[in-house]
This record gives sequence, structure tokens and C-alpha cells, in this order.
Amino acid sequence: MRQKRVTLEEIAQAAGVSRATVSLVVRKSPLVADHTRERVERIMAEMDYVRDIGAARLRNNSSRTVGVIVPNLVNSFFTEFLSGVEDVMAQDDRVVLLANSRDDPWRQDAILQRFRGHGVDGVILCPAVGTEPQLPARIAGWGMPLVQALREVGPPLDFAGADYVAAVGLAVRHLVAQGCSRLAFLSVTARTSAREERLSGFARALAETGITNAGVVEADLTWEGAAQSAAQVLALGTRPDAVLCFNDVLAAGLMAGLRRAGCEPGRDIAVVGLDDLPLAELTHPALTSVAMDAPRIGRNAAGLLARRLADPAAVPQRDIVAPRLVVRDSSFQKV
Amino acid sequence: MRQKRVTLEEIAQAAGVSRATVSLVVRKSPLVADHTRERVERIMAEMDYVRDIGAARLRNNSSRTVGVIVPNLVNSFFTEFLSGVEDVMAQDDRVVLLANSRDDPWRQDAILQRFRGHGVDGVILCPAVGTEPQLPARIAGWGMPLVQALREVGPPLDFAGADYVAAVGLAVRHLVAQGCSRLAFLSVTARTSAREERLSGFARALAETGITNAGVVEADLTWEGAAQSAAQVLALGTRPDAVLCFNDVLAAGLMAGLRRAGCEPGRDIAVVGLDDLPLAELTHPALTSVAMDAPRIGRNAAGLLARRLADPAAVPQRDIVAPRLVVRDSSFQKV
DNA sequence: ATTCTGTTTTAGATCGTTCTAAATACGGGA
DNA sequence: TCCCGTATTTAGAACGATCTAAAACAGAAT
Repeated sequence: MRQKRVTLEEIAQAAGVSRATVSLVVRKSPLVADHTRERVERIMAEMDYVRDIGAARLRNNSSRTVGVIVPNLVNSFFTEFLSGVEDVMAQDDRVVLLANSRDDPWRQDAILQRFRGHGVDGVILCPAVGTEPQLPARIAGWGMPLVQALREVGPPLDFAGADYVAAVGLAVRHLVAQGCSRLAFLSVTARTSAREERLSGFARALAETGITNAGVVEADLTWEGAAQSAAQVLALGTRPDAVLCFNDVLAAGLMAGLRRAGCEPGRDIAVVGLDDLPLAELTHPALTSVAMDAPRIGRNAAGLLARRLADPAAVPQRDIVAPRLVVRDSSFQKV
Repeated sequence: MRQKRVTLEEIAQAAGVSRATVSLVVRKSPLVADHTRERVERIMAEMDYVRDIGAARLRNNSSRTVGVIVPNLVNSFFTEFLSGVEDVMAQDDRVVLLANSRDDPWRQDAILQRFRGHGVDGVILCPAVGTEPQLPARIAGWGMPLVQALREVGPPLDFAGADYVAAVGLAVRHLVAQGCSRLAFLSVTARTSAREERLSGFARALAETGITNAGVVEADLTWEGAAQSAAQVLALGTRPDAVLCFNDVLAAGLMAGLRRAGCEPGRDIAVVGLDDLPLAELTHPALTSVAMDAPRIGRNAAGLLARRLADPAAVPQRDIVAPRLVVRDSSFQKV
């Protein structure tokens, strides 16, 4: 039932030339004479030849395949990121092997081994929570080019991300301009570089503006978790008049929780998210957020990996996208 | 710089056995003696051996790789579906090649060729809008096992989807129970099997309940497109008191558009979505929707493909998940 | 005709695995 | 001791491409 594919040999036979010549045609080498190239190409088209990339890789060690590991396929930030990666890779005639680590370093390890077995040319990794800092070095030891994205462990290497310190700064300054003076931060339990960065951005922005830190509350990274944390937010020592959230998912959950508690977000308290997911437009009130252009980060990551593949010795590079404040209704109090 | 990998040959050398024996160990064949197996396995671990699946495929024709083609990575219905697929495939020690057709049949063709070149064992396809009905036959001609998901073209073959006819029925009956009597349907411009199924479900449900069809409006499958269609909905010959939408994204957009037009959804008019995306909880009012369990459909699709790979001659099977009505606030009028 | 260019083409080895078919080892039983 | 069956191991040929180094072929200059 399973067909066997047309091979170089068969094309060669049909065209009356050698395998090697056909191979040159496939790879668009300038060495072959025009008339031969034409004839061979015609025959390839007629016989529906498809080059076996696996076999090619065995010989020349390039599989035109890259692995992408994300911790999650539900949060649309990751899927938009993924979309950007896939986009560039497809343009470059590469294929994406996708895997979901579910934020589990153990699964992540298994995935890496699987990718290794499949001979990927390189990997784009958003490291799972709890990833050991030595991982990038270990991967390098395998001779596997690596780009980290969105999150990062270990010493600085190729990395594509967003400037969350600046993002938090934008948000804080906006809230201050709205007249807020007691800011809280809704953080997450999961320890990632993304979390540290936002927290340190928050501390710095408060210092720069001289505004009161009303406290930091932690929630599980789910809508429900955030909704439940509303009570803690309201019970903080100094009652905040604005809450900056780790991301839009938490912000949306928090708003729902606040309203349940009889506190109307956007009127009684300002709420600002980070990432500007599409859902920011759908919440009520519409959520003020800081846009990070996830697809762009994905494209950057793909670009970095391409660069690294082209020149394994290149000096490490970091591509950081700038944030953009998107003002909606959730931060308009005291109109 | 690029390391060369440890090969069977090297392991064989170190263990003082032949390549063939090591290969048997790798594949967990019962043929090897226990003491040899142990020794070889120990050495493999020590030397960090990783089997080259590409090379293996070249010989035995199974790459443990499957392609997945989705038309879109933004709509979370597709990404949840994808997540289900990836889940099962990972369990089964298979790897997912992901590609985004962007609903473009031409791109879709290019992707299929690329997958072919990579020697995927099979493909899960959600056909792009405008896909020719002969495509499944063509793919079969290549000897490439295929499962269609969510949408479908050509004669019935392996397919994983949801029962949208029933889903629409649930929604209509719910609206009728709420006292609605003039139903409109907000459809999409893109012609897919998914669209036809919902429309015919709508027609059938109206016939069964004897309710007035207030008309069908078409919108682009975007939040903005739906918002703009609100005017058309309100201008229908018979003014509808409920609108059933192609999916939640359209429903959310429509609600925004209605409110802009001074018509409060959930009070002046009922709105019901399909799919029950996470966003249904975030809209205001919270959106009544019919849940389709996208990850489950993904798992089904993966299961169907696994079955087909195991037995290429198996009779075609269709896995259809049942819908579940989730009542929220957008359909509670006349409380 | 011969030598010398430069352009095209090619035979054959090679990548790392699996398959086939056959070889070898090990225990009895005759 | 020899033979036979079962359990284990193996040599060598695949798989389909690419690489290397060399061969064949042109045309021009001698």
C-alpha cells in the first residue's frame, strides 16, 4: 500500500545522466549545463520527484528542521510567538518541530533528547519553570545551536524577548499620570526570568516616581487564581488605588474577582495588564495594557537562530522589542 | 565546532559486540541475552548515545514524525486543538511538525510538499478555505496517511470534529426556552465545511422548533468584522431578539458592535456563541456558548492517525465530540 | 595532431541505521 | 562423540542523498 518514493537514481536513469548530476540540479548548482538542467528539471516535475531531506541530512548534516519548545499552548502570548517563529521558518523553507514542555523541566529534557534524535539544526527554547541554569551549556555541549526566548536561564547568550522593565515603567508612569498613588503588583508563583524582570521593573519605577508600594500579591497563573487573589489585594496594609498585573490573563481574572468583591475596576481601582493580548479588548472594562508584539519576538527568535546556524561562532546577540502602552478603560478612574 | 554524534558502531566497539547487536538493544528486541543487553545499555548511557531517527527511517521507513497543518494560530480554538494533538503524539514518542496554512490553499500545497520531503509518517490537516475536494485523494496517491480535522473536504474519510449541528440545536432550544422567537445567525464569509454544517444545523433547528428565521448576516472572521456587522443585524427585516454566532470571536465582536449601536446584549438582545473559548468568560456580559472541547478533538485526531498508521487498510472512522451548552449572562434576557 | 585550457559529468565512498540470511554458541539426547 | 534444536550474534547489503576526486568533453592554441 505504502508507495516507494521516486529517487535520484530513477530520475538519473530517465534523463540519461548520473545521480550526481541530478543531485547538482536539485541543489541548483551552477555547474550543470543549461540544457541538461532543463531536461532534468522537466523530468523531475513529470515524475513528481520529492527530495528526501532525511537522506540528505545524513550526508551533509543539515536537516532544515528546528525545534521549538514552549511551556504552554493555551496562553495566546505563546501561540502568537509561535506563529511568528513558524512564519519566518516557513519563508526560509525550514520546518518547525513543536513541543509543549508544560513548564516541566523533566518533560523538557525528554523533548530535547527527542529533538536531538531527530537531528534538528537548532532549538528555540522558552525554558520551563525550574530549568537548571546549566541547561544552555549542556545543550551547547551537544553541538546544538540554541536561542532562548521570552524567558532565559544561565549566562547571557542568544536571546529574543521584550523589555519588561521598560514596559512596567510605562504602565507605572501612566497610572501616576492618572492620579494613582498607591500601587500594588499582582505577580505569579512560578519563578521565571520574566517574573524577576517585571518585579525589578516595578521596584525601579516606584523608586523613580516616588510612589508608594502598596504590596505584591502572588497568584497562580490562571484566570481563577487571579480572581481569588482579589481579596488579598483589597486586604493589603495600604489599600492600593491601582494594580499592575504580571500579564493580561491575571488582570482579567483580577477584575472579575474585584467586581465579585464589590469593587468596580476602572472606577474604584485601576487595573493594568501586560502583553496586550486580544482579550484585553474584550474584558469589561476594556483593559489598559502594555503591548509586547509577541509575533515579532517570535520572528526575532527565528532570525537569531538562522544567524547562529549560518555562523556558529557569531558573538551572542540579544533582540529586545520595545513596549507600547495601550490605554483603554480599566485605568481611567476619576475621569 | 559542530560535534559528530556517537554512533552504533562506536558503542559496538566499546562493548565488544557488533553493530547489529547494539541495534537490537536499541530497539528492545527480545533476541539479545540479558547480560549483553545490560552491558550495552550501560555503555550507551555512559557515552550519551542518541539514536539517529533520520538514519533509521531511511532504512525502515518510519520517522515517528507527523505533520499538522492548521489555518491559523491566533484563534485559540486551533491552538487548543493543536495542544491536544501534541499531547497524544508526545506520549506516543512522536514529534509534531507544525505549519500554518493561513487559509491559503497554495501555501497549504507547499507545506504538504515540504512535509513529504521530510518523510512524515502522516498528516493531520484542517483544510484551508478553498481547498480542492480532490486533495485527500491526491495525498493518498502519495501514500501519505491523512486525517482531516475540524473541517473536511472530499468524500468521508478519517475525520475528527465536533457535532455542530447538535451544538446549534442546543443553542437554539436554549434561546427558545428563554423566550426568544426571532433568531438571526451571524455567519462567516469563508466557505468551509464548518460553516455549512452550522448553517444547516440552524435551518434544521428552526424547522424543529418552528421559530422565525430573522435572517443570516455574514461577517469577516475577525473581531472588527463582527462589530461592524452589528448594524446589519439590527437592520434585518424582522428585528431579531437573539443572534446565534458562528463562533465566540464573532459573538464577542458582535456584542461590542451592538453596544456601540445602543443595544445592550443580554438585555435588549440575546447573543450566543459557539466553541466556548476561554474568552467567553471575559466578555461583558459573559457569553453563553456551546463548548466543543477542542483539545479533545485534537486528541481524537491524533488517535485516528495512530490507528491509521498501525493499519493503513482500516476502514475510515469519524470521531465526533458532543457539544455541551454553557449558559452565562448574554442569553439571560427578561429575567 | 597534440597539448592545454575550462567546463560538465561521473564513479564510488560515505552518512548511521536496519534488514536478511547465515553463522556461531550452547545444551542435551542418542 | 556427534548431531540437532534453540538461543544469540553477526557480516554485509540496503536506504537515498551528497561529497570527493577524477574523468570526459569541448574548443582554442600550438
